Amino acid sequence: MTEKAHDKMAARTKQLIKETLIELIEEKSFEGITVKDLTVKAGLNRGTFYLHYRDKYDLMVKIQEELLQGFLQIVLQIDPFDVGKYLSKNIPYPVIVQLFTYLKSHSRIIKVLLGPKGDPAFPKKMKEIIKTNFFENTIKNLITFPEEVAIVKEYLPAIGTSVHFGIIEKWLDNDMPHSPEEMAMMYFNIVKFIKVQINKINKI
Amino acid sequence: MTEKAHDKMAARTKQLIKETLIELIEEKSFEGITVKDLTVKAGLNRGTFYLHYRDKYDLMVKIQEELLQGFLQIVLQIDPFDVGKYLSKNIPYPVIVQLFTYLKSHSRIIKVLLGPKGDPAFPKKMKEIIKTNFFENTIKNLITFPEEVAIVKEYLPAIGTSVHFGIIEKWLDNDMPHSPEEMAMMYFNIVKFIKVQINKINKI
DNA sequence: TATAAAATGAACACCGTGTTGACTGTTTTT
DNA sequence: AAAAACAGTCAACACGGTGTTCATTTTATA
Repeated sequence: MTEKAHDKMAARTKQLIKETLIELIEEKSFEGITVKDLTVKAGLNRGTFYLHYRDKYDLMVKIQEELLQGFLQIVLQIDPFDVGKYLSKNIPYPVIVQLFTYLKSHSRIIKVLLGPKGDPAFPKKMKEIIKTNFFENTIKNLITFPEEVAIVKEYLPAIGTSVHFGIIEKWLDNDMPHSPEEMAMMYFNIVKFIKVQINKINKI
Repeated sequence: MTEKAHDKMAARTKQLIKETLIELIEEKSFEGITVKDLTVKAGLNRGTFYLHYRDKYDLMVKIQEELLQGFLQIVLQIDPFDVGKYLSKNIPYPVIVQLFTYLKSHSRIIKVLLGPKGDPAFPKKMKEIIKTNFFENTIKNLITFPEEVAIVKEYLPAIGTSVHFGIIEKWLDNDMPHSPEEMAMMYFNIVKFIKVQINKINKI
């Protein structure tokens, strides 16, 4: 298979381009980066870039897709039943640990994308995944608000998602001072705390 | 005063430039907009733009500063004492109503700035104002978490800010189906709900 | 109507873009 | 060992937006 050798060569170049972009984006904003900058830093010919990507936006899209795909794959493993099981056992749910581990291992690029010089579409995409695949399978079923705060119900997914996202964002911002296990436990503690309160309320 | 007349002329042009940017940014991403686009659409000479702004980023900064200044001015009026007072009276706190009214009246540009084609630095700035001037004066004093969830405490400001921000974001996203008064009441209901639960917890 | 500042219009050099075509390098197949 | 196949290189190209300039025209008041 002749192709394979060349594929690997191309794959290495692509990887180099991706990594160089990440390095550059830590220095200046994505918009301030030119294809010229990138190829000079990578030690590649500018033409080589166009062999693999249409433009810098195409490259950015590919990087994000890879990242979000990995994120989604983990989140999809969340099982509402298991959540309850581990919750009662008081040990961190492995999938959530895996989630924080994944975020940590890709923290450089994620921090940049979520940061002030990042891509505003990226947090939106992350939130969307969190909303439809994370929030729905964890906290959502545990919360029932009293009727008198009816409007709140409508805003619950948005609030829930925002909280999930806020925790992740803060953790990354602070350069992940806690381990994925600790984060998973903290997350559970929050869920539990809310659950306990809801139960107390409902009993009265 | 001869100057004043010209100042007004310049002010009108500046306003025109700002409004045209907002219109354009609703069509395509900020980065995709050129000064040429903007001035053509505004019916101005390209040179005129440079008479008032250094480049399009300078224009963007000025627009955001104006917006955040107005937001901050309202948030600064929040008085923790009044919050408690209105909370017990069960009527919406006027400052919070004013806040939602302000957001509504500038919703077009705010939505764009918070959107996927917006400026990632903008939500960060809004959250910062919310955290140091909104959260600190409202919910914060009402929440005391039990010791066993110590780490949670560290994340409380981030979570609180997320809740505030999430509500605002969702409301704007949905094109503000509820009035500022309703939103203020909903906000209070959430605060109350949390407070009630915290009190119950602490009594046990 | 005189005047002072704002807005215009045209020209300018500059720089990054994306594309092209001829080339060089590397790896595997025959 | 030669050649096939494709990655990467290099230089050149037209294109388009940038930011600046300067002379000229328009605008709004005193």
